[in-house]
Amino acid sequence: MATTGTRGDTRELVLDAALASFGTAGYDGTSLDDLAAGLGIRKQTILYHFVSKRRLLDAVVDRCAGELATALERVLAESRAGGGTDWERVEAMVREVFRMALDQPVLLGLLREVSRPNSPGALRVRSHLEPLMARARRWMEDEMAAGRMRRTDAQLLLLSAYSTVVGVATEIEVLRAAGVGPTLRPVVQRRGELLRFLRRSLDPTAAS
Amino acid sequence: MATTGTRGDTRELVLDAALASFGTAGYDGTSLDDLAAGLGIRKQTILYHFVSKRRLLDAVVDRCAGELATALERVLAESRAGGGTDWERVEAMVREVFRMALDQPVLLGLLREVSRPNSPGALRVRSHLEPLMARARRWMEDEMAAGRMRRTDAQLLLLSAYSTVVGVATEIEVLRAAGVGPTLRPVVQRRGELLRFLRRSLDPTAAS
DNA sequence: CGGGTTGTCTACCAGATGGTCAGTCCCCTT
DNA sequence: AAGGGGACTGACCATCTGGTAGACAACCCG
Repeated sequence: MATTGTRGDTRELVLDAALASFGTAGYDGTSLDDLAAGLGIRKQTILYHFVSKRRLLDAVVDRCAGELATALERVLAESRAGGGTDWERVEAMVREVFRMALDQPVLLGLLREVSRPNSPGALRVRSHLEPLMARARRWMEDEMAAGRMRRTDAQLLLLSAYSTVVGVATEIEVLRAAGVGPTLRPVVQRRGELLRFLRRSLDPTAAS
Repeated sequence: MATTGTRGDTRELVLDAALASFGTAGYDGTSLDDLAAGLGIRKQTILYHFVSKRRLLDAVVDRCAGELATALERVLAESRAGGGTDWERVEAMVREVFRMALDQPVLLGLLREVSRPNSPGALRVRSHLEPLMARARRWMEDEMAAGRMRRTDAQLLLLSAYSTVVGVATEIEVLRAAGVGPTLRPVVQRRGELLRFLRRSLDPTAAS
């Protein structure tokens, strides 16, 4: 039982620590012993909750993907209630993604780790992202057909946006490595670029 | 002695294999035994040439950085001989970097692996890139002072360009994961974006 | 009270990992 | 022919890895 004091479920604490470690040290660079030691528990406790290291990663990915989906769903609902245009809806969701990334930079670390081919969990994250992507693509194609959105390659556009977000992760790290303090200016700049790019591609009322 | 047939220096073969493995499986995900087995040699041979795994990574980074520096130097010399403008020189170097990245995608994998904070080799790659960056920055600032280049934040511009290149790595991987075949269209597109961005920032004769 | 469940622990294990040591083989020099 | 050094390897080793088995305590419920 040990400390027990923190009633906030060992499970969640392990997930938090695992997210941080996977995101910074990587999957292979994370040892269950170290992870447990950092939490003041024994490795066997982690395995009791998650069966195996691999499943721990899956659980971390699942939770993050769930948070993302929930947040996007909420933003979408709000935007619908507010009666925004298509473009405003897209913009709101982009802003939400960047907000999450800035609030929890570890998410970007995980995404980066897990988006590597041959990485365990790559399939997992893909299975989470694919429905989201497919849904967005269908929606975009409907809007295009209805003339409310400029015609373009939806698939390629989404992937471009996605890789921009992943790119932010590397950029933040590069900046820190270059000695530039943890400023969010380039991140905001990137977001601006992405939004302009999307607007040019999507908004039928935008110029050129 | 084993096969011996390939006289092309075991050292170089090890470096090749290590680059590929570090770039795809990561540093922690690479075992010296597997590396050696893939080459038909024993792990001790690797350690004989490189002393330790850590130093093997350093050697890989050194060689890649050397190749990059050499290639850029060559392009620069050619451009100077050809009497190109500043902007053409910048463009030629950007194209050279993308050419290298397309020729040897493993380079991007390594860069990605090594640009992670806390990664062994992060310092190494930084020590290689810093002089290059500093030199580019000084040159840009001189050109700006002389009015041959539009005034802008050289440091930030360089970092932005750098992270764009790293972003290409993630983008290629993401595309492959998404089932989109290994097409180079988005890469070319990104290069185009980067060049336009640089041109807007640097070329005093460009519009806007 | 008594039995079952849940969470955590101690003890242990087989395999892999990076690394050391003492050679062996071959070629080059003298 | 002698020998010295470079390249390579087999045998080992200490440590760490993810994972298993079993005990112990706390809790819940009848």
